[in-house]
Amino acid sequence: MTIYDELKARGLLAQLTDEEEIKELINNGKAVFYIGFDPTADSLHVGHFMALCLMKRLQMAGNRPIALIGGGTAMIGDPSGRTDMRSMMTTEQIDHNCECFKKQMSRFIEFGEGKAMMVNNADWLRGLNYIEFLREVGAHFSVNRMLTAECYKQRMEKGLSFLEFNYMIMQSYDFLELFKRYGCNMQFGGDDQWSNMLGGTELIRRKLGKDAYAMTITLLLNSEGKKMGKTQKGAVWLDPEKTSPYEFYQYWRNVADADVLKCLRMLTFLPLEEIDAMDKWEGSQLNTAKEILAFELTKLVHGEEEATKAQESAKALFAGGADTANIPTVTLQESDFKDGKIDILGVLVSAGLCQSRAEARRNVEQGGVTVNDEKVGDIKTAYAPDAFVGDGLLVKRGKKNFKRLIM
RNA sequence: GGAUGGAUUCCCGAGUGGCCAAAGGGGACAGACUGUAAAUCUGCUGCAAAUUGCUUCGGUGGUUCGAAUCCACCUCCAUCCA
Repeated sequence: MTIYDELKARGLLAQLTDEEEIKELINNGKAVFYIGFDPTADSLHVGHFMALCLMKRLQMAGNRPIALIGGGTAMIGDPSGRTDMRSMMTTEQIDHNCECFKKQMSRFIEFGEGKAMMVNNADWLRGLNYIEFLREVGAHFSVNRMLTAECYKQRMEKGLSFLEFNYMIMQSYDFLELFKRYGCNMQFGGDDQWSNMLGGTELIRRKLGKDAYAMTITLLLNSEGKKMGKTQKGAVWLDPEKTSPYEFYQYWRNVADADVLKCLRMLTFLPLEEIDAMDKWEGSQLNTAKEILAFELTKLVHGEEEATKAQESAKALFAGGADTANIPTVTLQESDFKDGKIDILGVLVSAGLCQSRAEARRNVEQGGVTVNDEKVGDIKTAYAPDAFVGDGLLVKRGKKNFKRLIM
């Protein structure tokens, strides 16, 4: 199976500028492609992960990847898919985020001589001269056309600043620059990047009279049409400090039935035949598929050891028995106790299971709190320090939130 | 620069002097049902304490016994005009 067919079968391909040409290039390892990552936070998230996987797949097929970190474009802020303006980041913040990105990426992609390359567009964007740039590049863009681009449409209603309006031009310039410097002939990205990417191929044609190509990957949407990898607390991060391996595992363990197969195809490296076999599974059998999905992804992101741990904890908590040693644990401090005691509300807050005592109270009153498998119904329940020695207390809020508390 | 309309709790959105911690909806959270799924139903949704107190309606100041609500100035946003 060619790499092109595989990508297609996995449902990763969204839009392509020239299907035949792209097929030819990537199947024969002739593509030098780039994917851009704007350092808008200090960790990569699931959306980036997909792009990195694509990078890896293409690299395995002999193509040369360039990971472009957007230290320059992040100064502008991509308006695509947003209804409001991003808050502006300081240069220090951006540079810090760039460093974080670099570290995380190196875990997935092999960089180095003859392998993948990592570049930062701050190198050429931050030093640009405005007048010169307008004449060299700006002259090739039609405002009329830009305004019809999908990425600006929803912003036309809510408002779009000139700063953000320029984002497309910056990204187009990146492509041109990479084409000139490294012979980069292709750009990949999320489907929301399509118009930005087209800007680049057109700019290259107009400036150099050469052809370059663009291809987008399907955005990972759930069956409700929302972007996956987001929780109410924010993104699902790849940094274990921001999203623990256990939380990461649980996120995928809990995807909706309708989304499991899609996720397996798009995100894992499992052979397609194996995934197709799961396609026939139904009902509660799908739970097995979810387990596989969660394990595979956790393994890719956090390594096999962490994945096993997360899985064991989950099994212990939901199915009972098994090893409970890997449950996320919180150590209480002396200061958590008042008069030698801590009440159940304090326990929930200290454990990070509830944000406030009021919320904790609600959860207790509604029968959602369990300590060592026994329901706690009285908000006045209190514990002395010696309750937390040894194995401590296993505190559960709702069905899926657990913490072990020790002293 | 001018005219007009706006800014309310996580989001949308009602509220035009006390009865306002603020209607309604969405989301989130908890419970029931389940398969750690979906759908449905119920509860709940500022913070702390037992009837209470405290902080909140873009910002600052003012009027008033009392302000989300009235006045002044400011900031930001949208629409139209230049």
